[in-house]
Amino acid sequence: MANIRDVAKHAGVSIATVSTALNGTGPVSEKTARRIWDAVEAVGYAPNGIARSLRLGKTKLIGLVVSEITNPFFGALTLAIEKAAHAQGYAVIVCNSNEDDARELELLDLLRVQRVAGILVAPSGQGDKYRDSLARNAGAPLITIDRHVEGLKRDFVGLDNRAAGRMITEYILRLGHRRIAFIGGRTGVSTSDHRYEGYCQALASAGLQPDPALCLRADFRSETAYTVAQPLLAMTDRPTAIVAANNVMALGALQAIGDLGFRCPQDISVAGIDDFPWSTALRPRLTTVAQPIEEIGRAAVEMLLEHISGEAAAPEAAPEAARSRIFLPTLIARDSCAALT
Amino acid sequence: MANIRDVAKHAGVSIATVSTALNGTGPVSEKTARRIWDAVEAVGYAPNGIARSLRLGKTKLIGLVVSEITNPFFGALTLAIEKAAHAQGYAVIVCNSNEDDARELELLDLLRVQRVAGILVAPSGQGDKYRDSLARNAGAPLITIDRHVEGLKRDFVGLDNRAAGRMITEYILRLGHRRIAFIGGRTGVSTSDHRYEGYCQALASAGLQPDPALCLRADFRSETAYTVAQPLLAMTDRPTAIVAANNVMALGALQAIGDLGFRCPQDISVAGIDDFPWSTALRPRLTTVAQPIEEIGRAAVEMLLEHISGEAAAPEAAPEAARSRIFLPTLIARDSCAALT
DNA sequence: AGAAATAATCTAAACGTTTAGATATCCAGC
DNA sequence: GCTGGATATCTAAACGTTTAGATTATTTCT
Repeated sequence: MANIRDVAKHAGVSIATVSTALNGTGPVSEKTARRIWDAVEAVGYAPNGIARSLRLGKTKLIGLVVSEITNPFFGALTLAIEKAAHAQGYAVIVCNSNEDDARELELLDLLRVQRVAGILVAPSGQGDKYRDSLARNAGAPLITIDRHVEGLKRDFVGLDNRAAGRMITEYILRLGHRRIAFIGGRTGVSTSDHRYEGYCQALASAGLQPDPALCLRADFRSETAYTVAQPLLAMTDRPTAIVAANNVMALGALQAIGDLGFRCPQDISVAGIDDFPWSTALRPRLTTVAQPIEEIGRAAVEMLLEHISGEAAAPEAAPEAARSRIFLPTLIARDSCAALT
Repeated sequence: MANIRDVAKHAGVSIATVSTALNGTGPVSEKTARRIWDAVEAVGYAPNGIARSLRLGKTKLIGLVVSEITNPFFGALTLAIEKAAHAQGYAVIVCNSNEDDARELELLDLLRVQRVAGILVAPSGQGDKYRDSLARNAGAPLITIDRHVEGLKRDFVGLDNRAAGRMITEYILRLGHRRIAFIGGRTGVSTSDHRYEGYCQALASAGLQPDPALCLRADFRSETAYTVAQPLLAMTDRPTAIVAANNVMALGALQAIGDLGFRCPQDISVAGIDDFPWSTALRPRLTTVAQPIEEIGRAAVEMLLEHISGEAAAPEAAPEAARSRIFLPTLIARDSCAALT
């Protein structure tokens, strides 16, 4: 593949001149410039980003680690991030940790070797050891998205998950429900924990206690939610509504309801958190609280680029300066929750 | 960030020795090796992939261009590809062309600048000009996935889409339907065109002609399918079944059916192509033909790596040697298609 | 003990850029 | 015809690796 030397030779100038001409980083006479561009065309030159990165000491790559890219939420988030990054001339290396913290740390190593300019990660681990590994990851600025890890001094962009849990639960309470089940994700993951807290807060405001028998845990996946929902539905005093801590778990619950011969929302109401892109196509149309995914993605990239360009203080320098950008969810009432008559 | 020189200094050896020790590419005495590894630990060294790539003249990056990453099919495909690539030590740069061919060519340029080792692309353009731009993309081996572009001498991995269209249509015919509508994607895109051909073949085998009034075009998106399905359902001699050329368009059709007060499958049957990860959670459970996505992703990476390692002939050298790996779909009969009584 | 063979380590160049600083070219003003 | 100041171009070093080939240390054999 042609390099800058070939262009220089073809145009009869030095490589320095080619570089300045192509990057517009200094004065080049009209006619040499033209000769150079012609030469570029003639030899089929495309600059070598690798060499440039080495010389400049920085790449135009952003690493993104999500826990489950087939989840529509992460799909949409990936899209938003990719879009925002490209607008700034950055490409995105997408990695899937599959909810596995060891795998995630491996991926971070990989990104470190690639010398990405910055890293966006939806963390899937927990515990002190894990937090330290995350914090130790030097080299590139790293900010967490979607899931907040307690005590980690890094910037964070995500949703107010307590508000999300509260909003959806309050809505269901307003419909007259009192026995409301909760299907959470993995304990220790902020999205799940905070949504659960919100659920409890809403119950408390209504003078209710969460019933442990109605508070279940799955692992964010549809199949698991399906499995845990079945005994729930087999109870004699089964709940009249189910809140699922994410979108695909709501689908799992919905499936269990159908398979056990119940109807939603007539027999039991279901609500999820995180909207689906095509949620209006489902029957019943799922009632959820939606995240402003596009904005979250944009904000994450924006924040990361501030660190990359050095505008923001490095968190290891000023640990207390770690910032958060928390977005508010919006309730979307559709058909899957009915008023209790 | 620490470099190989720091390690060498710390261990009291030359950088050449560090390199050979770390890569195991030559003999290093037991005790220097230990000193070197200790030094790596001490200075916190991670090799600079950029410098290595420059020296070696090749990267460990694969570029992936999909047309719509939020489509669950592409989400799952991305996952499979990412998995297979990581297993071989490659990272994946994911790009979203948004069904826009100009954007796609830009992205290919970007990947070219990054000097990716190879490129997988689900092409979204058509026409001679487009095909030539794709073919001209030199530098890295490129193979097309999912969508085949006619006349392009590149390897291809994807589904037998004619078989898919045929299978699903034959199934519906077997259920007794005769007025079967087809909602396609963009004309000129092989997945849509071939599925349509399969639909026609199945009709022909049953002695039927495709009715132009029942053959509609959308653009692979749910909303558009919803829009075009509405007039279809308003017809007095409306079809008794709808085949959608992909999964999300099937959902769009389903939504239109619901919104117009019909029931699926009692009033009208619907079938899609491409399965959903959580399709069993939908009501009615969608009847589809499914692709072996995992295998397709694996095969694509495998094929690409053969080109990268030089085992496979470069298509520009032996244009006639362009290979195809075509997978067969499997019919999954669920609840969204009912027998016509 | 000395030569020969082997094992371990080193020096230096190369990959393709960018850029600081040197040099050459041009023109205006005297 | 010079000087001085732009303006345009060039030379050479640097980024952090890998690796061919040279050199040195160690062992083995006679």
